Amino acid sequence: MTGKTEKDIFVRFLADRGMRMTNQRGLILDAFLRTEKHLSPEELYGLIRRKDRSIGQATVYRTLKLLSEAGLAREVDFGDGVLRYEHSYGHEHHDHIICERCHRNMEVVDERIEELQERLAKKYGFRLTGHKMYLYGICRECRKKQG
Amino acid sequence: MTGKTEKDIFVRFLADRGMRMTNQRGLILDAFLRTEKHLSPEELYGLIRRKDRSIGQATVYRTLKLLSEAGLAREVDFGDGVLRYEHSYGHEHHDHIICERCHRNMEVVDERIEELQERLAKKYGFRLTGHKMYLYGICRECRKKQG
DNA sequence: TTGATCATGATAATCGTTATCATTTTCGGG
DNA sequence: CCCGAAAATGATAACGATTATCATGATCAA
Repeated sequence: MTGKTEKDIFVRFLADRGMRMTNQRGLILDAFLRTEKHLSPEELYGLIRRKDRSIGQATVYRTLKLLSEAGLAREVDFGDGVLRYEHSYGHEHHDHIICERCHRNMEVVDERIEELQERLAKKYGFRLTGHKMYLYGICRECRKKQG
Repeated sequence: MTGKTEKDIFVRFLADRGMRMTNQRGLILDAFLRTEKHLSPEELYGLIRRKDRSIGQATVYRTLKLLSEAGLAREVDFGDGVLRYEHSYGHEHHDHIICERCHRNMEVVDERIEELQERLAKKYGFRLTGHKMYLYGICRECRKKQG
């Protein structure tokens, strides 16, 4: 048990910026960590609300942004106009494949693609800093159901 | 001069759905085609407004959606909360690389990546129907300027 | 020309997100 | 332990992009 917990990291991150760990931030972090899912601020707000009626949704938005800056969460944009967050600490980079019918989504990685992206960027004179890749398709289950 | 023009295609598309070609739709299509750029509805609205003060922005939004369904335009989502449209007819599929500093963007393709995406989807049981890939980086010019 | 249908423009409404701001909480000295 | 400065909170207003509504105007086929 010598590894830093997410909470440690967050506290440290906050302190470095002259900010404080609070009850609300703790609650939000816990709820976020407890849920292995891509969460929108709205969804997370709903979850936390069940435990603490008094929490404000602005605080959820604010804290998720902070978690993201602290490297504990990562913003995911499925392109439906809703921002989602996923765990980042201890979770490797990955992309997503999304079913257009049932919206099931999976995390995928392909080292060769990552490598080719790097080269592609270089070819156009860019130093690559990141990328977003979303694959859209129909999953096996939905294909079975019909068509 | 036997090839179908974009206008022909649009008229046909509209007719097939019991819709009509109108003055406004024509203006919007023309302005869209004249501009070789990723255009937001707002930008296109601005351009057209210079020629015809009376056009409504709702019409621009509506028409761009239609052009997109007709296969003449393609929606591009750079992830900044603004929808953009690019030419689709006679323009091959491509992805984008975007400079994080100056927002310059280029169209890129890599056949090997496309191929690997296909395989990756299959591996997870998906039939691939499409994808979005955005590479983010710093372009040569911006790197020269500083850092 | 004449309805019937479709399209338009103005505007209100929506939705996710962010800003504002008065109030409350936190925390390090005294 | 208490105080006051600084930071955080929650309620709510504001925002920007987009969509819905709806009365009015244009279009088309007979």
